[in-house]
Amino acid sequence: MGRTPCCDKNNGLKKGPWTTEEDEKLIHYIQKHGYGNWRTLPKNAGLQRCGKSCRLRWTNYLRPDIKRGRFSFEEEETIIQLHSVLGNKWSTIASRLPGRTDNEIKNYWNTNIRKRLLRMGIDPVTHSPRLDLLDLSSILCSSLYGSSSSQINNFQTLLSMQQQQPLINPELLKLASSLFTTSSQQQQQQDYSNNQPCNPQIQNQVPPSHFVQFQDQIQQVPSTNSNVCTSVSPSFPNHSHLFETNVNTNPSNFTDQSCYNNQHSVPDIDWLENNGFGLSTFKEDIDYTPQLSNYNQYYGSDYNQNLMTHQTSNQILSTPSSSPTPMNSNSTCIIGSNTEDEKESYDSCNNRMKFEIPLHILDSNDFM
DNA sequence: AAAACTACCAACCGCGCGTGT
DNA sequence: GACACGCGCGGTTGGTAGTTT
Repeated sequence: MGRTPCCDKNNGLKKGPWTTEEDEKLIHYIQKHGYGNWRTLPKNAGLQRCGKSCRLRWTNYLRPDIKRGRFSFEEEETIIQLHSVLGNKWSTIASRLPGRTDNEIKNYWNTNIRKRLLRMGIDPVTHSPRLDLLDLSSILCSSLYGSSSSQINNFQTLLSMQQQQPLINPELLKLASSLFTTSSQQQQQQDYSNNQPCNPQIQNQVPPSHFVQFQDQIQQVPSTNSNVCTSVSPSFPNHSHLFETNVNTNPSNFTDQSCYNNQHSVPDIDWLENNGFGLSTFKEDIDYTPQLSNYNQYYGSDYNQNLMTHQTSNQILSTPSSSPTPMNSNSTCIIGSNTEDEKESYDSCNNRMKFEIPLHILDSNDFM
């Protein structure tokens, strides 16, 4: 037996855009009686609408606390960060943005942010670079099935060329370099992956607990290929190119699996907050500070200017350049020569990876 | 000026979950 | 446990406004 429809399609109920009169009726009724029991509400309010339509109209448009107008810089930033963790959990994202509805955020994502990411060559679902835009197939194969010396040499040549004259999106190159990890690291990662949800999208939504745990593992594994070390944080493999990750938290704090949302296998923000890991705390402990270079691509130079003005603001989530902390080596990448320099400080390591974004790879639309 | 195209967003639809019986 | 119901969520559609050709 199927579900009974919320509203009979043949009983003359009105559909389509709401009129001012209908809006007024709905507002007046809710102000007087409150909302609840949406099924009977339209009849009581004298509306020829189904309850579902009334609820939607109220929650998405008529509610007094609805915020109208363009999304602010902070709001957009929050949406991107939350989406990278939660995926299409629009209602959850909306709950973190006062005055914004899930529908509004969803629309904004689909019409603005998503397209911008696509233009940048970033998969808006996984937040990872779209490798189909770059011929890295051989690199990927070698990373997965073992690298031949010639392949390594070719890749090193590519890196060398890139340093002299940037040819491709440095973030894509960074990802490629990260895939050039040693087999032992691959094995470690494989072992780790076996404990992850099967859904690759869900894998991108693993809470930081796994990240911290794996950090501990990987620190113990010396790279046999000294030219290239991994920069991909295992638990956020597809986000590390967007957010430098400073981990200062106690790993044990995140090992409780109850931090997952049972329904969706994503981090449960309520759980995090109830256990002292609200997003604000999150920001303090784990700094998902997007790399400036990435946001250069997101928003152009104005964005960086914007970042500077937000450095001191007290926001729920991290602002891209708000972290004065040097980047942690665990999430950064060393690409350089075979010299003792490889052992130099994290800062030097970071500097090597901080390519200036060549203007020719930026879409002018990214500045819009 | 008009047609074609694009962007935006309100609204609809189907499904799944929680709850009560 | 099975079923009915109410509700909310996420994906999609369709209308409209703006822009380009």
